Amino acid sequence: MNDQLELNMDAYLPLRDVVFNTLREAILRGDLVPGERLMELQLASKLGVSRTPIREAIRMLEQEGLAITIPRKGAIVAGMTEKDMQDVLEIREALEELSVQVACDKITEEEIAELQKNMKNFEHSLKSGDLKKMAQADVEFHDVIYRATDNPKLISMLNNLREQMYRYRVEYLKNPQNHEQLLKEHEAIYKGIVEKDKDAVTEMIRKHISNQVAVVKHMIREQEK
Amino acid sequence: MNDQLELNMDAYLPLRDVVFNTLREAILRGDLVPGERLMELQLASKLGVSRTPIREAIRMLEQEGLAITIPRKGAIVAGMTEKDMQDVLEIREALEELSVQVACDKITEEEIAELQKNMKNFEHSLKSGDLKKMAQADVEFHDVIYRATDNPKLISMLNNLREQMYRYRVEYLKNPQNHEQLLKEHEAIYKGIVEKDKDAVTEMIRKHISNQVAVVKHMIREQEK
DNA sequence: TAACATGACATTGTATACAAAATACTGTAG
DNA sequence: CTACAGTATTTTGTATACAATGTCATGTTA
Repeated sequence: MNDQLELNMDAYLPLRDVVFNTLREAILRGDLVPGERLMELQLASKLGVSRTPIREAIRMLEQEGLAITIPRKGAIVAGMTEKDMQDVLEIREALEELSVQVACDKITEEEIAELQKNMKNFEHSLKSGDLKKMAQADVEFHDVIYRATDNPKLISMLNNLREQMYRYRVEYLKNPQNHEQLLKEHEAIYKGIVEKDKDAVTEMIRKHISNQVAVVKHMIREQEK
Repeated sequence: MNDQLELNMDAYLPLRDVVFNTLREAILRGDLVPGERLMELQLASKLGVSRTPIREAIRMLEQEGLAITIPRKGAIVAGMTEKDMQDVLEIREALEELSVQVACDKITEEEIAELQKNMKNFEHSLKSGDLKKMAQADVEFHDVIYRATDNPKLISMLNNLREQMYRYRVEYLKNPQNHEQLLKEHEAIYKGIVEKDKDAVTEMIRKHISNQVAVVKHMIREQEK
């Protein structure tokens, strides 16, 4: 645990929420690695709070699938097997397809403009070589599509599914060979949405997702060793 | 709160889990109605435990979407607006379609036999007139399909989505006019899966879900008054 | 009467204390 | 050396205590 865990206290939030966000981000960033134990007392002293908010945060992480607790033994950071990843991607594909289809119907002019802006922004970020920036720009591109669905439940599920593989996904961007392909796909998705061509855009998003599968799978296979 | 809340202590489970299950079922059964406050001290004394497990259970309910908590004000049972229901059904349709498609590929002979058995069982339950039995039999029919996907994450998401509308869904069964239609749909889904005809079965499940929409919407509209 | 202070009470937030279980350690018997 | 019993330690589970906040009723003033 090399963690630089530290609480962001600026908000007037219950500690459980602050702890939850802190641990959540630490897990997604990889500061807390799969299998690592989440010990209440340890976390409590490290974060300078009591066990109570820690425990409540763990319950929340548990429901999000980021932690697994075994009664009377404690919680560990959830890891993903290759099978888990396959399962998640299967679901994600279905929901991403749904989201672009709904987006075709509901997207507004402003959102289309934003989508274009974020697409360009992603293109720039690729040139910058800054991985965090790329990942962020990619997220923002897809976020516009999510938001266009006007379905908060769907949005939160897609965000959750995306987060589940966030740890691995960054790797995908590390390889510049993927960049051109990625950009083309974004452009095709954008074009499809503008033209409201559901079939085309569905097909594109399907490719877009499944292109990531092989890479992520490979990484997990490595990790499982 | 007319509740007959009572803990089922037989299992060697942490109290938080027992409380969670108890509250969850009470909400799904409608013993705890949308908007009703979940007060820690009150629940604690009613269930004969301390506030700690209650609080942790509430955190879990929150993540499941069954409760909403406002910091420093407390938690209430989540209700569903018509829009919420539309949103859930939109997602559910996509995932139900996915599940039958995957099931077509992966279902085993044993599961097909079970599916048939549960279909028959559902038919019998309709004749019995026992609503609980019908709902249960219906759930069991669809469960076989879910399980056949061999995707635990998908299964739990579908179960969650189904639960979200469980309160309203029973109403659908109350009207005998719907029974014949329902049975036909089950038969068609069964047939489609046996024949591994993805297109047909996708279309059927789509109808099966959307047939429920109008009724549920109507109920919610009533409730919102 | 309406708006607002004030104080009692209720409820949530957080920390701590104690109990119960799991784990690690130690030493002994075979 | 291994297997195992027994004990100490760690860790989780649960209850409780106290603090902070929110709510509601009462009464006062304009």
